[in-house]
Amino acid sequence: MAIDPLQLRQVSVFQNATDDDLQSLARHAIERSIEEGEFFFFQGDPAEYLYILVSGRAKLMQTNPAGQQVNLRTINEWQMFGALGAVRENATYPATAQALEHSTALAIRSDFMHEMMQTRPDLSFNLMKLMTDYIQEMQERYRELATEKVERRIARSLLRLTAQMGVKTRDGGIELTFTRQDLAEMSGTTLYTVSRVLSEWERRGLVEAGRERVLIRKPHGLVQIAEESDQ
Amino acid sequence: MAIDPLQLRQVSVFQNATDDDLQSLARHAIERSIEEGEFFFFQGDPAEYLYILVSGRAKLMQTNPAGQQVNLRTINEWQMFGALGAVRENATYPATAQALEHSTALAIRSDFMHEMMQTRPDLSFNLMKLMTDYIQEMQERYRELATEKVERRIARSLLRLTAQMGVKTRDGGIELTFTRQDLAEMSGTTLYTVSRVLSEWERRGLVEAGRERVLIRKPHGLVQIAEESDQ
DNA sequence: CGAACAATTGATCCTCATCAAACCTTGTGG
DNA sequence: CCACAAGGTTTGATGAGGATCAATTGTTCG
Repeated sequence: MAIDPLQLRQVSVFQNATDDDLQSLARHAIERSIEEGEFFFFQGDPAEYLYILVSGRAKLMQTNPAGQQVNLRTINEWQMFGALGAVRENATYPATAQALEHSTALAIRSDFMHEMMQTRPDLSFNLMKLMTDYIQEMQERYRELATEKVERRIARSLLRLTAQMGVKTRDGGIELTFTRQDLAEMSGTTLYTVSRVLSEWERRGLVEAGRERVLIRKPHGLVQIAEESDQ
Repeated sequence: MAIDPLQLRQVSVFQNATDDDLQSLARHAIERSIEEGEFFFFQGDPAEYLYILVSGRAKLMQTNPAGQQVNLRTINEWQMFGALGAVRENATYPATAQALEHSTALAIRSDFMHEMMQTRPDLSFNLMKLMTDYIQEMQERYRELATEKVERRIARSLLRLTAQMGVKTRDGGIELTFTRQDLAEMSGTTLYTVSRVLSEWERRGLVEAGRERVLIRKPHGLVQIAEESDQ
């Protein structure tokens, strides 16, 4: 049932933690299992816990007053999310975390983590590395959204997903699992446009598209679209 | 010429540093003065130094292969920038820092800061707070860019600028200094569209527009535009 | 005064969002 | 095992929102 504490070393923030620390963390963790479509937390909730996804898949998203959504990132196994509460007092989550499939996560009290970091500089540095990575990704995506055309943005989203969660099939393709709507929210467009673009790519033999599924046949072709000069 | 070390306490990251630490930092800092339009560093340069702006004003921006730019943030006095080198080894700056007017900054070696943080958890926490703030702002702006119309984005950019660097005039207006191009790069649009929107707002009495200058007459009107439901 | 640069404004065009309708795919229950 | 419901996907038609281009008009400064 409970998790082997040493498994926690797979979490990048804990990669160089002591066994003792891992065990202490595990003792303080609460296991939460939720179904597809349910939520770990909502934008605006007090950030009392940080989470580590143990199994399943989730997404972080933001909603505007009108209810439109954007996907900020997808969360895979052994990734940490909702960690900003460990940094600032009385913080609220700036985004909503929703399970994409049946998922279970460990919840650790933010103040516990906060205390632990006080005396373990490595922990802080690892968390900062995570943050700087994320900042860089967001800056890039922001620039893309501001300056690049849709087709290219979709190509980039697919490539990012490939790196994060692509599964190689035995015939050399790369399989990804998500809906057109998901991909649209990642690329800042609509599901209609995503559908059209994927159809066009399928015609060109770059990908195969199915229900909640895209199989990438020629990654290089996507790279070309993502990179090619604006002509 | 050189700066009083205790002035460094105005930098949020150093707010609870000891006097000794501030003096040590000041001793290791190099002062760099540059003219309007020149650069502290370029995207892709090795991130060997972090900077603290002592006087003037600068902007952080990203450029895509085609040369189009987006403004990530503007930097005011006593703000730190280019700090990610203190977190990760062999990092390169993910953005370019350009002076908007004659500016001087203190440059501190990234590895010196890195070492200092090892034994001063407060420093790390303060830096992490800065990072989480910035992450939240970028997430918001990303969502805006993805879901909101131009006029509203421009309104929000103006409001953000107001908070960051607005100067109250004696007759109750708020004065901001930048070109249409700057504002366009902040809002993810073109200088033409910015010009049109400002003209329209001027007609409605919300702002007065001049060369490299906008005077906000009715901040509340801008808030309304920024907030009003999508109808 | 003239050059350089910032801003305005009109005309045009193109990319995408939006709306509507039909089509697939998957899972469920009779 | 089939029928049907639900949700995902496709595709066409249409139009709006801005980008782009071009020409002109300020403004500032040497």
